[in-house]
Amino acid sequence: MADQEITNVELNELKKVRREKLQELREMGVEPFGQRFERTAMTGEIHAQFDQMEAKTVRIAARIMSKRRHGKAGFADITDISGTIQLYFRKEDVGEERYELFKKLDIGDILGIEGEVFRTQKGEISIHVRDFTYLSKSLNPLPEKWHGLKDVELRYRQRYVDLIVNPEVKDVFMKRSRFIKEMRNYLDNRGFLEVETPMMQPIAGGATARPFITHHNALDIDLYLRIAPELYLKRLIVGGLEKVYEINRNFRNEGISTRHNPEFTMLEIYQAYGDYEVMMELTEDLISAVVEKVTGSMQVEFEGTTIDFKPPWKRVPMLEAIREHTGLDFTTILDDEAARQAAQSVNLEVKESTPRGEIINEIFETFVEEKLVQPTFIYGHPVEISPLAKRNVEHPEFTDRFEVFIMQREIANAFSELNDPIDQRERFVKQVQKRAGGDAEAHMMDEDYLNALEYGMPPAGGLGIGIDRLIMLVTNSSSIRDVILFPTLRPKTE
RNA sequence: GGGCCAUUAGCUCAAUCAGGCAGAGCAGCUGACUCUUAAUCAGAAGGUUACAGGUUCGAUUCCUGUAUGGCCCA
Repeated sequence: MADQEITNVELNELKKVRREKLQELREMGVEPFGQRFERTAMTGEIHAQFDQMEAKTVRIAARIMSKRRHGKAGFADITDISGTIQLYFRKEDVGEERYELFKKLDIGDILGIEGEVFRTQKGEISIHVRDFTYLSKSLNPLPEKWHGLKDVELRYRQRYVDLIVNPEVKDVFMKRSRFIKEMRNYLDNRGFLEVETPMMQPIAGGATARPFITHHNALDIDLYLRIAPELYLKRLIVGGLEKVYEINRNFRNEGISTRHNPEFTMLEIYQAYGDYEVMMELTEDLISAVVEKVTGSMQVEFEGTTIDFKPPWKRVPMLEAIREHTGLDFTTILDDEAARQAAQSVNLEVKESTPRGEIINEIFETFVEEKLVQPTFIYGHPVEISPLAKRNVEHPEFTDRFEVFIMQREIANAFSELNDPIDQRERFVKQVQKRAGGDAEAHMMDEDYLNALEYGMPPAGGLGIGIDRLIMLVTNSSSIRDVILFPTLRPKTE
């Protein structure tokens, strides 16, 4: 098999040399792919607790990242998940045979090490190696030690290499993990129940987006990958679970950009007997608390701007934000025709059939979003673009809904949940008409969801937070691909 | 979907403007060196210039198409 592979695969010089070394190791009776190795220390621990560990014998396991040879002695830097430490090899100490093995070591090889902790004459905390064993021979050469791997395509396609050679990448994903863990902690501590609802849904509801379609063979039905868990989570509110959340993937069949990946992670939260104002307080408290816990501060640097997450956040009605940034006052622009003229006055093209509520939204997206830098609640969205939100009591053409914007990005979306099944049916009907008119993103009719509402859903506040975008902010990442381990790419065809 | 840009050694980059032998650093190889740390020194090697065409005496360079990626726009 191995021989066949070597003849079949075109190997460059570097790979050939490594395979030859592998062969030589076996001829020397050394197994290049070792067994489990019991560690007694981590590299980070040795640095942190040097005073207690000096002169003690430790066993560590790690990957060689660089190597410096000096005749009958030499150094190597090795990295485990906790950090990097220098190894010191001396022919006198490890013996002729082991020293020959040391000379053969390649950058990328994974070793089990036994030796004493000490400090070199130049002051570097190191391990004086007494013995070592091969845990894995590396057959592919790693990218350059100084510049790392820069080619973004390779970094995303071969994230494993990116993680090996670019330490800051590891930091981003460790921070991401801590962030999500702290969100769970926060919610669990407040009595929310984490649940899992279908990823494969017969009706893709809960958001305005195109779904992916897949097929179940045994049932012989098409299923959609979910675009949101919303309608299932609210069925659980009907069922009396009262406070639920789900943190998981959504799938939307749309373009890819620095802010969009086809699969992305959302946190959705529902609280019975609450409303959107309760959700506002939850949003700013949850996000600011978790940001502080993970970064140590409520102020975060992002692309040269300091974002201040400290509550309370600004709360601005959507119409007021529009008036501030465009001069248009929609409290006096009351019908579709007047709204179209208002759009024209700011050089925004809208279709003849576009209703006032959608025009308000388009004006907001075009002229206001880009102005919102610090965390800001924008509330009071038109009912036309909010088919699952409860109407405002005084202004029924608007809803009790808000979105959070930070650094021109939509980070969260929430509302008082519509629990009137008759109004909900009418909203669905309007959406279905839009679908029939060619809008592939409009909502589908969901009879079972209406059936659930007809049993009675308590008033509730619901909230969705885009986790990837939030992680971008706290890790100062300019592309969503930098916070997703394996972002969607077109497969490379040979 | 549209516009702009990129693709050169395993990696990071030159050479492209104005067509004329494709270079360097790191990594690797050979040798020297027992406290180096981007180790140092000496030597030899490493290329389908993304792919397919075209123009030309001659193409990494100019033109067309394709692929992948990036940025911006929708």
